[in-house]
Amino acid sequence: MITHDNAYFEMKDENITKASKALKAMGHPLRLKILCVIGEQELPVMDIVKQVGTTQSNISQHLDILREKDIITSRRDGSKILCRVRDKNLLVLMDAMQQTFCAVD
Amino acid sequence: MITHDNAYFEMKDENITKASKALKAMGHPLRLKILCVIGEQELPVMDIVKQVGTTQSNISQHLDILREKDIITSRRDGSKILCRVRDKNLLVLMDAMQQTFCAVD
DNA sequence: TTGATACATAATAATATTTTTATATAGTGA
DNA sequence: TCACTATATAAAAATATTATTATGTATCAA
Repeated sequence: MITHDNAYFEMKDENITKASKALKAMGHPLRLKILCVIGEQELPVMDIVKQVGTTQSNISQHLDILREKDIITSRRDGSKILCRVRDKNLLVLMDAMQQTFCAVD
Repeated sequence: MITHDNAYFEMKDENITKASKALKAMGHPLRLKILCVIGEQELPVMDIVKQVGTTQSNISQHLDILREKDIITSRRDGSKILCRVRDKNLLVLMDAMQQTFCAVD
């Protein structure tokens, strides 16, 4: 449940650090698009490449960044690497972003 | 109401751009801390400087960035400039972040 | 074992961000 | 006006990020 009754947001510096790293990782148009494309699925890298639309190398490097920051995980399945968003909470966050930035108003 | 029944997140490129800019703006530890410190309040720059803890110049430049990206607004009140978070939705987003990154589990 | 597909890595050049230091401007009260 | 407080701006150095190009490695199927 999301509640908020303080005037300010209490966050320990440690959490500020964690959160800002995650936001930074999501704060790049290609990486955000990657996350949107993956959503709740588990997708091979090449599918991501095709849907996002840049070079395979570029996607691979951005996936690395998302992995380093613990935003996504991946596992090998045969010749493919399947990627998915690590944390259900991040999907919630993305929902909130959709509400915020894709407002229908 | 937040709902999510697609496997992926549909976001127009235009919204991806907007959202990633906002995330990028929030994705710096000092700027995120600034936002947490402000919260729902309206705070003079010097209060922010004191609570965040870096130079006045540095804060001023980060505030500029937050203003440029439409994350905060500010108005003059006598000799002070009062800052606040522009959009209620952003506070919701910050709540979601708090849930995500400050999990009590 | 060869060739094809899927993905990763390295190096580098271009560009952007961040912090610092110094200085400028605006308001306020004496 | 003067000194003081609050805030902004400029310039430069340090550092980080990004895209590109080329190449490397793993898997698979024939």
